[in-house]
Amino acid sequence: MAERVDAARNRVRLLDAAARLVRERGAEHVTMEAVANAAGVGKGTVYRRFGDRAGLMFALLDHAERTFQEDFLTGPPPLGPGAPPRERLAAFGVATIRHQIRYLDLYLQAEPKPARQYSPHPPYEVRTLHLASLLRAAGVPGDLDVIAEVLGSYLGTPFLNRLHSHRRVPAERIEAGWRDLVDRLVG
Amino acid sequence: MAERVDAARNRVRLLDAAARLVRERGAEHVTMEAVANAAGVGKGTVYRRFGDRAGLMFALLDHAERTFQEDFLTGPPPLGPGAPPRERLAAFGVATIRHQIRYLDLYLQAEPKPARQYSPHPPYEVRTLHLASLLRAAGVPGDLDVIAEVLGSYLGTPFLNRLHSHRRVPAERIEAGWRDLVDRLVG
DNA sequence: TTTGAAAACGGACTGTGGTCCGGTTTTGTT
DNA sequence: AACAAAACCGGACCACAGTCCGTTTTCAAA
Repeated sequence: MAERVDAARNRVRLLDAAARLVRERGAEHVTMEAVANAAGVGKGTVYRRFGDRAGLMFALLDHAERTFQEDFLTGPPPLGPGAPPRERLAAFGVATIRHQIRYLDLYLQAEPKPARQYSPHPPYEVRTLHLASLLRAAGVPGDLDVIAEVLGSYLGTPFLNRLHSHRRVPAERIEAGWRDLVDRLVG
Repeated sequence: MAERVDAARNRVRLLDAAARLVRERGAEHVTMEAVANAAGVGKGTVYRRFGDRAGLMFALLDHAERTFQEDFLTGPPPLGPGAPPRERLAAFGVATIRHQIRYLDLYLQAEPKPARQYSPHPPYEVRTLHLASLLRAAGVPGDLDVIAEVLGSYLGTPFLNRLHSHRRVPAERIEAGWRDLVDRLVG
Protein backbone atom coordinates (compact mmCIF):
# COMPACT_ATOMS: atom_id res chain seq x y z
CA MET A 1 0.00 0.00 0.00
CA ALA A 2 1.08 3.52 -0.81
CA GLU A 3 2.14 5.92 1.90
CA ARG A 4 -0.65 7.95 3.41
CA VAL A 5 -0.70 11.61 2.46
CA ASP A 6 -0.32 12.85 6.02
CA ALA A 7 2.63 10.53 6.50
CA ALA A 8 4.30 11.77 3.33
CA ARG A 9 3.66 15.38 4.24
CA ASN A 10 5.14 14.93 7.68
CA ARG A 11 8.17 13.06 6.37
CA VAL A 12 9.01 15.97 4.11
CA ARG A 13 8.43 18.48 6.88
CA LEU A 14 10.65 16.51 9.22
CA LEU A 15 13.49 16.14 6.76
CA ASP A 16 13.33 19.82 5.89
CA ALA A 17 13.30 20.85 9.52
CA ALA A 18 16.10 18.46 10.41
CA ALA A 19 18.27 19.60 7.51
CA ARG A 20 17.79 23.20 8.52
CA LEU A 21 18.60 22.57 12.16
CA VAL A 22 21.68 20.58 11.25
CA ARG A 23 22.83 23.41 9.02
CA GLU A 24 22.20 25.95 11.76
CA ARG A 25 23.47 24.18 14.85
CA GLY A 26 25.53 21.24 13.66
CA ALA A 27 24.28 17.68 13.73
CA GLU A 28 25.37 16.89 17.26
CA HIS A 29 23.35 19.72 18.79
CA VAL A 30 20.07 18.80 17.18
CA THR A 31 17.63 17.12 19.53
CA MET A 32 14.77 14.96 18.37
CA GLU A 33 12.28 17.19 20.15
CA ALA A 34 13.64 20.27 18.42
CA VAL A 35 13.17 18.57 15.06
CA ALA A 36 9.62 17.59 15.96
CA ASN A 37 8.77 21.12 17.09
CA ALA A 38 10.39 22.76 14.09
CA ALA A 39 8.38 20.46 11.84
CA GLY A 40 5.19 21.19 13.76
CA VAL A 41 4.78 17.53 14.56
CA GLY A 42 4.76 15.29 17.61
CA LYS A 43 7.82 13.50 18.83
CA GLY A 44 6.25 10.10 18.34
CA THR A 45 5.93 10.84 14.64
CA VAL A 46 9.65 11.36 14.28
CA TYR A 47 10.35 8.00 15.82
CA ARG A 48 7.70 6.14 13.84
CA ARG A 49 9.13 7.54 10.64
CA PHE A 50 12.84 7.15 11.31
CA GLY A 51 13.16 4.60 14.08
CA ASP A 52 15.74 6.43 16.12
CA ARG A 53 18.14 9.32 16.05
CA ALA A 54 20.68 7.50 13.91
CA GLY A 55 17.91 6.64 11.47
CA LEU A 56 16.94 10.28 11.08
CA MET A 57 20.52 11.36 10.54
CA PHE A 58 21.03 8.62 8.03
CA ALA A 59 17.90 9.68 6.18
CA LEU A 60 19.51 13.09 5.77
CA LEU A 61 22.47 11.39 4.14
CA ASP A 62 20.33 9.26 1.91
CA HIS A 63 20.45 11.40 -1.19
CA ALA A 64 24.21 11.89 -1.13
CA GLU A 65 24.64 8.23 -0.35
CA ARG A 66 22.50 7.04 -3.26
CA THR A 67 24.27 9.33 -5.67
CA PHE A 68 27.62 8.09 -4.51
CA GLN A 69 26.56 4.48 -4.79
CA GLU A 70 25.42 4.98 -8.35
CA ASP A 71 28.73 6.58 -9.16
CA PHE A 72 30.75 3.54 -8.23
CA LEU A 73 28.25 0.85 -9.20
CA THR A 74 27.15 2.08 -12.61
CA GLY A 75 28.90 5.37 -13.29
CA PRO A 76 31.80 6.12 -15.64
CA PRO A 77 35.32 4.77 -15.00
CA PRO A 78 37.60 4.79 -13.19
CA LEU A 79 35.03 4.72 -10.39
CA GLY A 80 32.44 2.71 -12.29
CA PRO A 81 32.81 -0.44 -14.38
CA GLY A 82 35.25 -0.32 -17.26
CA ALA A 83 38.54 0.41 -15.59
CA PRO A 84 40.87 -2.32 -14.32
CA PRO A 85 39.93 -3.48 -10.79
CA ARG A 86 43.14 -2.15 -9.36
CA GLU A 87 42.40 1.36 -10.54
CA ARG A 88 38.79 1.12 -9.50
CA LEU A 89 39.95 0.18 -6.02
CA ALA A 90 42.18 3.22 -5.80
CA ALA A 91 39.53 5.54 -7.17
CA PHE A 92 36.84 4.09 -4.94
CA GLY A 93 38.90 4.67 -1.83
CA VAL A 94 39.76 8.23 -2.67
CA ALA A 95 36.15 9.03 -3.54
CA THR A 96 34.88 7.41 -0.35
CA ILE A 97 37.38 9.25 1.81
CA ARG A 98 36.27 12.57 0.37
CA HIS A 99 32.62 11.65 0.67
CA GLN A 100 33.00 10.51 4.26
CA ILE A 101 35.00 13.52 5.35
CA ARG A 102 32.56 15.89 3.71
CA TYR A 103 29.65 14.49 5.71
CA LEU A 104 31.66 13.34 8.69
CA ASP A 105 29.51 14.97 11.36
CA LEU A 106 26.38 13.42 9.92
CA TYR A 107 28.00 10.00 9.62
CA LEU A 108 29.10 10.21 13.22
CA GLN A 109 25.57 10.91 14.33
CA ALA A 110 24.21 8.22 12.02
CA GLU A 111 26.44 5.58 13.56
CA PRO A 112 24.22 3.09 15.41
CA LYS A 113 25.09 2.69 19.07
CA PRO A 114 27.18 -0.44 19.59
CA ALA A 115 24.83 -1.57 22.35
CA ARG A 116 22.27 -2.16 19.65
CA GLN A 117 23.52 -5.52 18.50
CA TYR A 118 23.33 -6.00 14.79
CA SER A 119 24.11 -2.62 13.37
CA PRO A 120 23.71 -3.36 9.67
CA HIS A 121 24.45 0.19 8.52
CA PRO A 122 23.57 -0.37 4.90
CA PRO A 123 26.20 1.78 3.16
CA TYR A 124 28.97 0.01 4.97
CA GLU A 125 27.69 -3.36 3.81
CA VAL A 126 27.39 -2.25 0.23
CA ARG A 127 30.89 -0.85 0.25
CA THR A 128 32.40 -3.96 1.76
CA LEU A 129 30.68 -6.12 -0.82
CA HIS A 130 31.94 -3.84 -3.55
CA LEU A 131 35.47 -4.06 -2.20
CA ALA A 132 35.33 -7.84 -2.04
CA SER A 133 34.10 -7.97 -5.59
CA LEU A 134 36.89 -5.73 -6.84
CA LEU A 135 39.45 -7.82 -4.98
CA ARG A 136 38.06 -10.93 -6.58
CA ALA A 137 38.15 -9.32 -10.00
CA ALA A 138 41.74 -8.28 -9.40
CA GLY A 139 42.65 -11.88 -8.69
CA VAL A 140 43.95 -11.15 -5.22
CA PRO A 141 44.72 -14.32 -3.27
CA GLY A 142 43.84 -14.85 0.39
CA ASP A 143 40.84 -14.44 2.67
CA LEU A 144 39.05 -11.86 0.59
CA ASP A 145 36.25 -11.27 3.07
CA VAL A 146 38.68 -10.30 5.78
CA ILE A 147 40.81 -8.23 3.43
CA ALA A 148 37.70 -6.43 2.25
CA GLU A 149 36.83 -5.69 5.87
CA VAL A 150 40.28 -4.26 6.44
CA LEU A 151 39.93 -1.97 3.46
CA GLY A 152 36.36 -1.13 4.46
CA SER A 153 37.48 -0.20 7.93
CA TYR A 154 39.98 2.26 6.43
CA LEU A 155 37.02 3.98 4.78
CA GLY A 156 34.68 3.72 7.76
CA THR A 157 33.55 6.50 10.03
CA PRO A 158 35.52 5.47 13.15
CA PHE A 159 38.85 5.25 11.36
CA LEU A 160 38.47 8.39 9.30
CA ASN A 161 37.17 10.32 12.27
CA ARG A 162 40.19 9.27 14.28
CA LEU A 163 42.70 10.14 11.61
CA HIS A 164 41.06 13.29 10.36
CA SER A 165 39.51 14.85 13.47
CA HIS A 166 41.68 13.61 16.32
CA ARG A 167 45.02 13.07 14.70
CA ARG A 168 44.57 15.97 12.30
CA VAL A 169 45.98 14.03 9.39
CA PRO A 170 45.18 16.00 6.21
CA ALA A 171 42.95 14.39 3.62
CA GLU A 172 45.72 14.14 1.04
CA ARG A 173 47.84 12.07 3.36
CA ILE A 174 44.90 9.82 4.16
CA GLU A 175 44.33 9.33 0.46
CA ALA A 176 48.00 8.55 -0.10
CA GLY A 177 47.75 6.03 2.71
CA TRP A 178 44.89 4.36 0.91
CA ARG A 179 46.82 4.03 -2.34
CA ASP A 180 49.76 2.65 -0.44
CA LEU A 181 47.54 0.16 1.35
CA VAL A 182 45.99 -1.01 -1.89
CA ASP A 183 49.44 -1.37 -3.43
CA ARG A 184 50.61 -3.56 -0.60
CA LEU A 185 47.50 -5.68 -0.32
CA VAL A 186 46.82 -6.11 -4.01
CA GLY A 187 50.19 -5.74 -5.63
CA MET B 1 48.43 15.36 47.93
CA ALA B 2 47.37 11.82 48.77
CA GLU B 3 43.83 10.61 48.25
CA ARG B 4 41.54 11.12 51.18
CA VAL B 5 40.57 8.01 53.07
CA ASP B 6 36.85 8.35 52.39
CA ALA B 7 37.57 8.81 48.72
CA ALA B 8 39.72 5.71 48.63
CA ARG B 9 37.14 3.69 50.51
CA ASN B 10 34.40 4.72 48.13
CA ARG B 11 36.48 4.03 45.08
CA VAL B 12 37.03 0.46 46.21
CA ARG B 13 33.36 0.04 47.06
CA LEU B 14 32.35 1.37 43.68
CA LEU B 15 34.72 -0.85 41.73
CA ASP B 16 33.62 -3.90 43.72
CA ALA B 17 29.97 -3.14 43.20
CA ALA B 18 30.46 -2.39 39.52
CA ALA B 19 32.42 -5.57 38.93
CA ARG B 20 29.74 -7.60 40.65
CA LEU B 21 26.92 -6.02 38.70
CA VAL B 22 28.77 -6.48 35.42
CA ARG B 23 29.29 -10.14 36.28
CA GLU B 24 25.64 -10.57 37.19
CA ARG B 25 23.88 -8.59 34.48
CA GLY B 26 26.43 -7.95 31.74
CA ALA B 27 28.12 -4.61 31.24
CA GLU B 28 25.48 -3.08 29.03
CA HIS B 29 22.69 -3.53 31.57
CA VAL B 30 24.49 -1.84 34.43
CA THR B 31 23.24 1.65 35.15
CA MET B 32 25.27 4.24 36.98
CA GLU B 33 22.58 4.62 39.59
CA ALA B 34 22.56 0.88 40.24
CA VAL B 35 26.30 0.98 40.82
CA ALA B 36 25.93 3.91 43.20
CA ASN B 37 23.18 2.18 45.15
CA ALA B 38 25.00 -1.15 45.29
CA ALA B 39 28.05 0.66 46.63
CA GLY B 40 25.95 2.55 49.17
CA VAL B 41 27.08 5.84 47.73
CA GLY B 42 25.55 8.80 45.93
CA LYS B 43 25.49 9.08 42.19
CA GLY B 44 27.60 12.22 42.19
CA THR B 45 30.39 10.27 43.81
CA VAL B 46 30.53 7.83 40.92
CA TYR B 47 30.89 10.65 38.45
CA ARG B 48 33.46 12.55 40.45
CA ARG B 49 35.56 9.42 40.70
CA PHE B 50 35.27 8.11 37.15
CA GLY B 51 34.16 11.02 35.04
CA ASP B 52 31.53 9.19 33.07
CA ARG B 53 30.18 5.78 32.25
CA ALA B 54 33.00 4.94 29.87
CA GLY B 55 35.49 5.95 32.55
CA LEU B 56 33.99 3.56 35.06
CA MET B 57 33.98 0.71 32.58
CA PHE B 58 37.54 1.45 31.65
CA ALA B 59 38.55 1.46 35.29
CA LEU B 60 37.22 -2.09 35.50
CA LEU B 61 39.53 -3.01 32.65
CA ASP B 62 42.50 -1.27 34.16
CA HIS B 63 44.11 -4.26 35.81
CA ALA B 64 43.87 -6.50 32.77
CA GLU B 65 45.04 -3.64 30.61
CA ARG B 66 48.10 -2.93 32.74
CA THR B 67 49.08 -6.57 32.83
CA PHE B 68 48.75 -6.82 29.10
CA GLN B 69 50.80 -3.70 28.54
CA GLU B 70 53.59 -5.04 30.70
CA ASP B 71 53.54 -8.26 28.73
CA PHE B 72 54.31 -6.60 25.45
CA LEU B 73 56.45 -3.74 26.71
CA THR B 74 58.76 -5.56 29.09
CA GLY B 75 57.71 -9.22 29.19
CA PRO B 76 59.42 -12.24 27.64
CA PRO B 77 59.61 -12.74 23.87
CA PRO B 78 58.08 -13.14 21.40
CA LEU B 79 55.66 -10.59 22.85
CA GLY B 80 58.27 -8.59 24.74
CA PRO B 81 61.66 -7.30 23.61
CA GLY B 82 64.14 -9.84 22.33
CA ALA B 83 62.38 -11.35 19.36
CA PRO B 84 62.70 -9.94 15.85
CA PRO B 85 60.22 -7.09 15.21
CA ARG B 86 58.39 -9.07 12.61
CA GLU B 87 57.61 -11.85 15.09
CA ARG B 88 56.77 -9.41 17.81
CA LEU B 89 54.26 -7.80 15.48
CA ALA B 90 52.58 -11.10 14.79
CA ALA B 91 52.54 -12.09 18.46
CA PHE B 92 51.30 -8.69 19.54
CA GLY B 93 48.37 -8.84 17.18
CA VAL B 94 47.30 -12.30 18.20
CA ALA B 95 47.58 -11.45 21.88
CA THR B 96 45.63 -8.23 21.44
CA ILE B 97 42.89 -9.96 19.50
CA ARG B 98 42.43 -12.50 22.26
CA HIS B 99 42.59 -9.83 24.93
CA GLN B 100 40.06 -7.64 23.16
CA ILE B 101 37.62 -10.44 22.43
CA ARG B 102 37.82 -11.69 25.98
CA TYR B 103 36.74 -8.33 27.37
CA LEU B 104 34.78 -7.20 24.35
CA ASP B 105 31.61 -6.21 26.20
CA LEU B 106 33.59 -4.07 28.60
CA TYR B 107 35.58 -2.45 25.81
CA LEU B 108 32.40 -1.63 23.99
CA GLN B 109 31.02 0.10 27.04
CA ALA B 110 34.35 1.82 27.68
CA GLU B 111 34.38 3.33 24.19
CA PRO B 112 34.00 7.11 24.55
CA LYS B 113 31.06 8.55 22.67
CA PRO B 114 32.23 10.07 19.37
CA ALA B 115 30.35 13.29 20.18
CA ARG B 116 32.92 13.87 22.87
CA GLN B 117 35.67 15.30 20.69
CA TYR B 118 39.10 14.13 21.65
CA SER B 119 38.62 10.59 22.76
CA PRO B 120 42.17 9.76 23.77
CA HIS B 121 41.41 6.24 24.96
CA PRO B 122 44.81 5.56 26.47
CA PRO B 123 45.27 1.88 25.58
CA TYR B 124 44.65 2.59 21.95
CA GLU B 125 47.32 5.25 21.92
CA VAL B 126 49.86 3.04 23.60
CA ARG B 127 49.19 0.24 21.18
CA THR B 128 49.48 2.46 18.14
CA LEU B 129 52.76 3.85 19.39
CA HIS B 130 54.01 0.33 20.01
CA LEU B 131 53.01 -0.71 16.51
CA ALA B 132 54.76 2.26 14.97
CA SER B 133 57.89 1.47 16.94
CA LEU B 134 57.88 -2.16 15.80
CA LEU B 135 57.36 -1.09 12.22
CA ARG B 136 60.30 1.25 12.49
CA ALA B 137 62.43 -1.46 14.03
CA ALA B 138 61.44 -3.80 11.22
CA GLY B 139 62.66 -1.27 8.69
CA VAL B 140 59.33 -0.98 6.97
CA PRO B 141 59.25 1.84 4.41
CA GLY B 142 56.35 4.27 3.99
CA ASP B 143 54.14 6.43 6.14
CA LEU B 144 54.60 4.52 9.36
CA ASP B 145 52.11 6.55 11.35
CA VAL B 146 49.34 5.76 8.95
CA ILE B 147 50.35 2.13 8.62
CA ALA B 148 50.39 1.83 12.38
CA GLU B 149 46.90 3.26 12.48
CA VAL B 150 45.74 0.70 9.97
CA LEU B 151 47.14 -2.11 12.05
CA GLY B 152 45.80 -0.53 15.21
CA SER B 153 42.36 -0.28 13.74
CA TYR B 154 42.44 -4.03 13.03
CA LEU B 155 42.95 -4.54 16.75
CA GLY B 156 40.48 -1.90 17.89
CA THR B 157 37.09 -2.44 19.42
CA PRO B 158 34.96 -1.32 16.47
CA PHE B 159 36.66 -3.60 13.96
CA LEU B 160 36.86 -6.65 16.18
CA ASN B 161 33.30 -6.18 17.34
CA ARG B 162 32.14 -6.04 13.76
CA LEU B 163 34.06 -9.10 12.66
CA HIS B 164 33.52 -11.18 15.76
CA SER B 165 30.03 -10.23 16.94
CA HIS B 166 28.24 -9.17 13.78
CA ARG B 167 29.96 -11.14 11.08
CA ARG B 168 30.55 -14.12 13.35
CA VAL B 169 34.08 -14.62 12.09
CA PRO B 170 35.82 -17.06 14.48
CA ALA B 171 38.83 -15.84 16.42
CA GLU B 172 41.25 -18.17 14.58
CA ARG B 173 40.30 -16.67 11.26
CA ILE B 174 40.69 -13.17 12.62
CA GLU B 175 44.13 -14.09 13.89
CA ALA B 176 45.06 -15.60 10.54
CA GLY B 177 43.89 -12.38 8.93
CA TRP B 178 46.26 -10.46 11.17
CA ARG B 179 49.25 -12.58 10.22
CA ASP B 180 48.36 -12.19 6.59
CA LEU B 181 48.03 -8.44 6.95
CA VAL B 182 51.40 -8.18 8.66
CA ASP B 183 52.96 -10.31 5.93
CA ARG B 184 51.65 -8.05 3.23
CA LEU B 185 52.41 -4.77 4.94
CA VAL B 186 55.82 -5.69 6.31
CA GLY B 187 57.05 -8.46 4.01
C1' DT C 1 -21.71 9.12 0.64
C1' DT C 2 -21.21 6.58 4.47
C1' DT C 3 -18.42 3.86 7.36
C1' DG C 4 -15.10 1.14 9.76
C1' DA C 5 -10.67 -0.46 10.23
C1' DA C 6 -5.87 0.40 9.53
C1' DA C 7 -2.54 3.75 9.78
C1' DA C 8 -0.74 7.75 11.68
C1' DC C 9 -0.66 11.25 15.22
C1' DG C 10 1.02 13.70 19.44
C1' DG C 11 2.39 14.57 23.79
C1' DA C 12 2.66 12.74 28.38
C1' DC C 13 5.69 9.48 30.41
C1' DT C 14 9.84 6.68 31.54
C1' DG C 15 14.74 5.52 31.97
C1' DT C 16 19.28 6.89 32.16
C1' DG C 17 23.45 9.68 31.72
C1' DG C 18 25.29 13.55 33.59
C1' DT C 19 25.36 18.19 36.49
C1' DC C 20 24.96 21.14 40.60
C1' DC C 21 25.52 22.80 44.99
C1' DG C 22 24.63 23.15 50.03
C1' DG C 23 26.21 20.39 53.67
C1' DT C 24 29.83 17.19 55.73
C1' DT C 25 34.30 15.06 56.51
C1' DT C 26 39.15 15.06 56.33
C1' DT C 27 43.54 17.05 56.92
C1' DG C 28 47.27 20.23 57.52
C1' DT C 29 48.29 24.15 60.56
C1' DT C 30 48.68 26.85 64.60
C1' DA D 1 42.75 20.98 70.65
C1' DA D 2 40.83 24.25 67.63
C1' DC D 3 40.36 26.06 63.23
C1' DA D 4 39.97 26.91 58.31
C1' DA D 5 40.54 25.39 53.87
C1' DA D 6 40.23 21.81 50.74
C1' DA D 7 38.30 17.79 49.27
C1' DC D 8 34.47 15.12 49.19
C1' DC D 9 29.60 13.63 49.64
C1' DG D 10 24.80 12.78 48.13
C1' DG D 11 20.71 13.19 46.01
C1' DA D 12 17.70 16.54 43.82
C1' DC D 13 17.71 18.13 39.36
C1' DC D 14 18.17 18.57 34.18
C1' DA D 15 18.39 17.06 29.24
C1' DC D 16 17.44 14.04 26.01
C1' DA D 17 16.44 9.45 23.69
C1' DG D 18 12.97 6.51 23.22
C1' DT D 19 8.07 4.36 24.49
C1' DC D 20 3.02 4.16 25.10
C1' DC D 21 -1.56 4.64 24.21
C1' DG D 22 -5.87 7.22 23.65
C1' DT D 23 -7.35 10.20 19.71
C1' DT D 24 -7.56 11.64 14.91
C1' DT D 25 -7.00 11.04 9.98
C1' DT D 26 -7.07 8.54 5.79
C1' DC D 27 -8.92 5.61 2.36
C1' DA D 28 -11.26 2.12 0.08
C1' DA D 29 -15.09 -0.87 0.16
C1' DA D 30 -19.95 -0.89 0.43
